[in-house]
Amino acid sequence: MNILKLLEDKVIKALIAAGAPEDTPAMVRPGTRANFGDYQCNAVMAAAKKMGMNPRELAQKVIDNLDLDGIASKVEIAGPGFINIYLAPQWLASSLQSAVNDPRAGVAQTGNKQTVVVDYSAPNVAKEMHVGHLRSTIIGDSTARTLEFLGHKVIRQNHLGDWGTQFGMLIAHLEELEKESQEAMSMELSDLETFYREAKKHFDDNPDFATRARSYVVRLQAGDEYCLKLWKKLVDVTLSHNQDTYDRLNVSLTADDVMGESAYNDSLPVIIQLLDEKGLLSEDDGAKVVFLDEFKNKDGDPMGVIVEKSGGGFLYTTTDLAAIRHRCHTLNADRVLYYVDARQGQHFDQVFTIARKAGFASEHVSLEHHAFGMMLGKDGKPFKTRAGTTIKLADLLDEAEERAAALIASKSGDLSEEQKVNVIRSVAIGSVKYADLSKNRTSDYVFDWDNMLAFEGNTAPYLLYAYTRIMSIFRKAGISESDLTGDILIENDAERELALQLCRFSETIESVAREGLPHQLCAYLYDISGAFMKFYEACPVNKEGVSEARRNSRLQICALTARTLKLGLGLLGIETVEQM
RNA sequence: GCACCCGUAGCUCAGCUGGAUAGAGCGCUGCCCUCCGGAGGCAGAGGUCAGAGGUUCGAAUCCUCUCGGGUGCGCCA
Repeated sequence: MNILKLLEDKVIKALIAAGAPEDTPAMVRPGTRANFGDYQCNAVMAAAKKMGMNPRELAQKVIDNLDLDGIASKVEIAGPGFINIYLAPQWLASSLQSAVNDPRAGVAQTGNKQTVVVDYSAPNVAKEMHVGHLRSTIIGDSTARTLEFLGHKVIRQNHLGDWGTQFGMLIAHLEELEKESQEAMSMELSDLETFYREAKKHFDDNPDFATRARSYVVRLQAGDEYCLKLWKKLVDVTLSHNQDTYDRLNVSLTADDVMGESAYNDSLPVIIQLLDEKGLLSEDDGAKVVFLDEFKNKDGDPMGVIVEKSGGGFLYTTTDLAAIRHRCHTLNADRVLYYVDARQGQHFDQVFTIARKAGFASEHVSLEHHAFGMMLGKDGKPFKTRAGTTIKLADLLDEAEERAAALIASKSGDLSEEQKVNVIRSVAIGSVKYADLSKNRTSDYVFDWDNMLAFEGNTAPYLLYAYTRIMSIFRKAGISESDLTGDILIENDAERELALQLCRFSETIESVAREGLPHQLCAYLYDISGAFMKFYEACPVNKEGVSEARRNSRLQICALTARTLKLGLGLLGIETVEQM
């Protein structure tokens, strides 16, 4: 159950009954302080202002009309006109009970099922995935999982960078390697970074090679079989590298989700034609351009966006337009989410604007660029290694596993070899992902090995540890999670705080699905874990002298905590372990 | 030149779209295992929310300006 929504509905009814306009926002929030209630309503002050009323008088009228029978034990006016709501213990207990009995921990499926296209990861062919790809990949993946959990139809789209002028150079280089020997070729392809660098060097140093490379681009785009075969080889090798990384990262992308730039190649002329039919197209310096009044160029005139180069050839704006059309018309998307870094902000503004004007996306479709900031070094400058290169994702994960292995060797008790492998992976991958997921995606963030691979405090291992402690309680109790009985008793502050937090799972998930901000889920799971750690200190379960009824109640609270953590971590793409 | 993003504790970050006394983790100082697992808990020190104006019952949050950092601005993607 979404308590926040329930209270908002009740408050809105009361506000309207008290004479407030129908569009008054309910402004219900979790209480900011213990003595301000479990939830507080902040709507009255602003509403009273508009209505020309005394806020405390309006607050009283709202309370008079507020039907929280059985839900709240106390509703009070505070300060200038806050309404503080205290949930009734019995109601809280019964809400908790229904969540305990629900495999989904109280999160209902959506009543408004949408088709949501999530565009994320988008690595490039013939390039190794590096740390810069992490954010798009795991934030997009987490949002996709969250939307799916709520019952939406999610279509993942990996907009692979598999097309463009650089492919002439890459194909020509591959051709030479192939002529040299099979071994030389497979060796160089095992490290795509080297392959790309060598190709570029070749292109810059050798004019004959450069000429051939240029001719290959033309041939490739015209559908030449020989060039396509070499191109396909590069795509396949890259996809196989990437899939290893996705599997290792526990990212849900598969080969089926790949919808690269090349897939839109044939529809690009159609896009141009449609733009022309809509009267959006102009010629400028031989290029085909869409002028937009919404954007100004350097001279203050409407900005032109080139969709076809002079002499032919399309640009990534054209491809993105084709992608939008496909997503809206063929995939029937209600929402399209783009997990692409913030530097593309203006590009997407333009693409979305053109797509609306051209009718590629109807007004009912929500096009959302879920931008994220750049990865910076400790010096605050764009992140690079000392050698000026980026860090490969695979290397980061190797380092994470080494550190996790060392930690487990020093801290863990008797685990089987198989368990150790699982724990190392879970801790290492979880830490890396959590370090990134727990930050608000909208701002730039600083990459630092030690922060990213920390295992204490607000990190994945803290959440995993809380989970293993619960598992340990159940092992000790000799009871399975499915074998719980009795009423839930909420008897002290630690229990109450944990209970209240557990009831907020639903509102958190729905917010993440709406905003595409998984860091809210991280913060929530951290709160749950913290509340559980306090509960753990204050509320023994298996100890001598704990009554049967109390023990049964606490076991149920433990069970729901464990389930919430497992589900929540699952939505972040982090796997729990039974022991660590 | 124009446009967008950012500036919160020594460091890394939250702050739920304008709410009450700005919160965490790391680091620092002290405590707490005759144990449901110390990868933990409790307490403490640490803030002019870059700065200055403004809007109003109320501003870290909205507006203007200044300073500092990042990014993007027609034939790459």
